[in-house]
Amino acid sequence: MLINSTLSGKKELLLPIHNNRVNLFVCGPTVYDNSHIGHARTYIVFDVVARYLKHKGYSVFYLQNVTDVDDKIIQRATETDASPRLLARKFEQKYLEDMQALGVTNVSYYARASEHIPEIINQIERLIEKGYAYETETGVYFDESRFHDFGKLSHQSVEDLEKHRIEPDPTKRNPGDFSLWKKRQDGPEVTWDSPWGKGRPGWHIEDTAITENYFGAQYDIHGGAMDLIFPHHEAEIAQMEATSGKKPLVRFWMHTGFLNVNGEKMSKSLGNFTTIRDMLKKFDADSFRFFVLSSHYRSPIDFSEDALDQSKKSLERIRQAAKLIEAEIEGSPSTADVASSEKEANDPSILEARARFLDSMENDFNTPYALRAVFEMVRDINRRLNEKSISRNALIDARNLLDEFGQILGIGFSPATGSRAENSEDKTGKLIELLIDMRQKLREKKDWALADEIRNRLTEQGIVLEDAKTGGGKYSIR
RNA sequence: GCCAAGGUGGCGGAGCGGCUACGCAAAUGCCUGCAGAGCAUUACCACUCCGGUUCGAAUCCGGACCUUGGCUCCA
Repeated sequence: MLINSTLSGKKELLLPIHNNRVNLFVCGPTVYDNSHIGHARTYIVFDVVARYLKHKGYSVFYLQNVTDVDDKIIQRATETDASPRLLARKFEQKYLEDMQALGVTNVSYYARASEHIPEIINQIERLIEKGYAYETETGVYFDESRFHDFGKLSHQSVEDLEKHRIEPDPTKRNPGDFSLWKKRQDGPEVTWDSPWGKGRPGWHIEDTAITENYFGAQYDIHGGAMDLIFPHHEAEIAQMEATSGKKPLVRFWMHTGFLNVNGEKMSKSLGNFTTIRDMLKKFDADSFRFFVLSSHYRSPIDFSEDALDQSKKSLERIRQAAKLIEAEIEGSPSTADVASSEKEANDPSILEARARFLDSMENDFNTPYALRAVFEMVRDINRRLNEKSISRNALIDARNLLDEFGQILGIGFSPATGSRAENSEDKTGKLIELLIDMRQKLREKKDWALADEIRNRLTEQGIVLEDAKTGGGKYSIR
């Protein structure tokens, strides 16, 4: 399959370093606050990347770091008079809950920075030995002038990078040198002993220490959002390629586009963010996943409630078709053709839908194009259901295919809500069903006046009835 | 200033040399006691601008313009 590489700017063929194994690393959160839906976009995208690679038969190890030692955590802890460690744990827990709620379930291992301090120190020592890093009164820095590939990922020259907005630490040799170890003591929980005295790691070093520990000096895919290209990922390349002498650090750098609001990047510093929790109060996770996957992962997307509403409706279309398919399968009792349903799918239209979907995913995870295949299949099935020109076998194949698609995208396409059986757990549900049954008897007697009155008065109570042809029907509580 | 990503129908959003997606919204029809929901069909021939290459360009090559982002906090 083809994956776009930020390094080359081109799509390249995925050939894993270790046979069938794909090592995937994605930059995780800095746990000092609730995550917002911009983060959610990135993590949903890489969840689908992992799902698809697994579906292809690769053994995927998906590693994610958790930055639990950081200036912002310390700052927030100081402001709120909290312990930095407990603050980090609290937001890490909330992050994991958010991911669970979004169906982001394919991370194999979360690695905390604070639990990899020995690996970090070890890597810094090797960088100093090789002459790529030096110590000053304030810390240990990477000497950018020694690493000639610096800037290759962000396509900038070292001279371009001389410009800076933040006043550099005066002890550094070059303004572009970045911190590996900070000689700071901000409290016992965020201070460790090192050959350079007490302190804590710089921002970039944890990722390469962690990936080297689990993957070695080189691995297959590194993901993150575009804002990490510089300086973060550039620094990772410098650190690891300098340490190991092996290039490239990763085969594929994959970067997701931003989630914008009114054309502006959503970010904590701008204050225009919606947390995942708040979003999920208004929309279900599947609608949000659908919204995210409706655009290509590298394109910017503009978040709005209208856009989410539209995604919800689009998803409903697929689910509605799944309902019709299911009802038709249930409704047509097993006949002679059931025996042959064991066979592989052979309906040409369904085979084509599957091929198109998978081809789209093969081409740099083109989920919008893959969704097109889903819609085209849905329309075709609907039409044939109307014409009663589809076999039970084909319907079963279609159902299975929708399940397969749903599995890859992490979206439930199968009908799940609002059925009478599910709502009949409680007494209210039973009472409503009783009314529906009574009303159905009235309808059979063609007592439309009374039947309509029952429906209207239930609607007033927020209970919306949807009659079905055969009677019964469904209801939903608003 | 340098680097990057974009600019496509009413809206969202693919395509990236010919077959001009897909979805939402719209119109018509079907279904229905009615309503809702649903389904089908149809219409919409759109690609920021200016040059060029080509039999043919949204797509390739020049050159503008605009938007957003990065340039040591960021998914």
